[in-house]
Amino acid sequence: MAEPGTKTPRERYRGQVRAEVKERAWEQIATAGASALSLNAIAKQMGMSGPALYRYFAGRDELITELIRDAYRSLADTVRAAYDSGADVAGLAHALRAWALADPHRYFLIYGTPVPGYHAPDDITAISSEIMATLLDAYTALPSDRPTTPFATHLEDHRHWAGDHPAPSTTLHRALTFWTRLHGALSLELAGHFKGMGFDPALLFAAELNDLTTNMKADPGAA
Amino acid sequence: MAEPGTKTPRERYRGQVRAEVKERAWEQIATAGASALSLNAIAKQMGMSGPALYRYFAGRDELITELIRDAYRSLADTVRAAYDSGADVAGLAHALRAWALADPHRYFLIYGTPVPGYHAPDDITAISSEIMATLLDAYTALPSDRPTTPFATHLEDHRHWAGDHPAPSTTLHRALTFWTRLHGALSLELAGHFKGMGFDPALLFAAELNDLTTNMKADPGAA
DNA sequence: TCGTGTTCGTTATAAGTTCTAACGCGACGG
DNA sequence: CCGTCGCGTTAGAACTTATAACGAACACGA
Repeated sequence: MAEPGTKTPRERYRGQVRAEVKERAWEQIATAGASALSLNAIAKQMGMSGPALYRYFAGRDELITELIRDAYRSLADTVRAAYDSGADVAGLAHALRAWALADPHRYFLIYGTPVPGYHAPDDITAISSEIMATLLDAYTALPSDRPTTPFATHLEDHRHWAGDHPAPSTTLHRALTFWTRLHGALSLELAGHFKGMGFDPALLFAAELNDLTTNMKADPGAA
Repeated sequence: MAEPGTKTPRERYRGQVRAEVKERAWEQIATAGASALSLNAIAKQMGMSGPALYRYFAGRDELITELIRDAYRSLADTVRAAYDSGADVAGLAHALRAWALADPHRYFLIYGTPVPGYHAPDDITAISSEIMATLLDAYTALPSDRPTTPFATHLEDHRHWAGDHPAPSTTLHRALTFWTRLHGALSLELAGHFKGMGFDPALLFAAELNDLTTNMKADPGAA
């Protein structure tokens, strides 16, 4: 029985093949999209024929799930690394955008059109919580004079997704808003919906980010 | 030669079949997603076998393009109808959300993960402009005391996508922000990313909408 | 009323896909 | 050194999109 650290030659080989399969899969996704991912084509590319890959992945779904997991992991690590090296909320936003622009398909694998039957395993939702936790950490360091909101009071009763993070519910609201707004600007940019409109998507992103990090007061005159 | 109004029996029949095919396609998309759309299955469902559908659609791509066009048309009409019946910006937002919730797959067909090779025909981008024009109309009726933004001045030089709409560039910015923020909240909700978090997505949407319609002043203390 | 020609639906076929099953070779490990 | 486990193969089933060729039904003009 091998210790957890060392692996048997077979395990090493298996790991290498799995890694190469995933690498080819990413290339294929980058050029043809996730829906056109073909196990057959990957096998041929690697010099082996068809069903050999089923020794390494139970099927197309498992491969894609693995890719999604890797994508989440990569995003969580990127965000965390930015935070650990001293980045503030804005720094996190720029890290997110850079990560997304580096490989749009990887972003859409996480935040794109959901597959009807598919349900993410628990460990993937756990990674998602990691990202949220980092965001809450960053927002905790950012002082705010924003007034509390009805939604924030609603979150008071529904904050279990934040784990045991001590951030006040207004911070929860801000983090959630960070997520939805930047995803909105980013996903439309990556999907090409701004193509032909002429303006610079980076400036739109920057404008949204500015709203997210600038302290504002609600106009008392408004209802 | 038939006048433009009346159609030959063959054209009527052709139109009926095309319509039924699209109807079945929508059902199939609603249950299995757009990627699982099968011409063969639709044909069988309609009592005819396989390649018969190629008399009506050049292929899978043309059918999907047609569905995308219909989806855009439906959204543009919905938004326009809301505006014409006196809805303000908030009314438009609620119409948008209701439309999206009524058939999430239809929403994702427009705003979901882009197909790598696919480029939308010009008439589809024209419908997109229609939606934007309606939004600009609604925002024009909404008075604003918001300060101008760097992005708004940038839009000053890139406003050709607004056609000849007389709205000031700050309004262009507000309309664009309406789009990206509501899309952000809506798409994450529809994709199920809020599942298990417990809070009510409608309240998050309402909070974003409130920010989009409430007059605010930037805190002078911020850089 | 009777051709004529367009259009439609069929079957057959090609080239793909995922995935299972059965078989043999080779290497790893006791 | 030898058994067993793992890997890769080919064969095949059940799908898919899409094209080709054939026959029948229908609309339309003479």
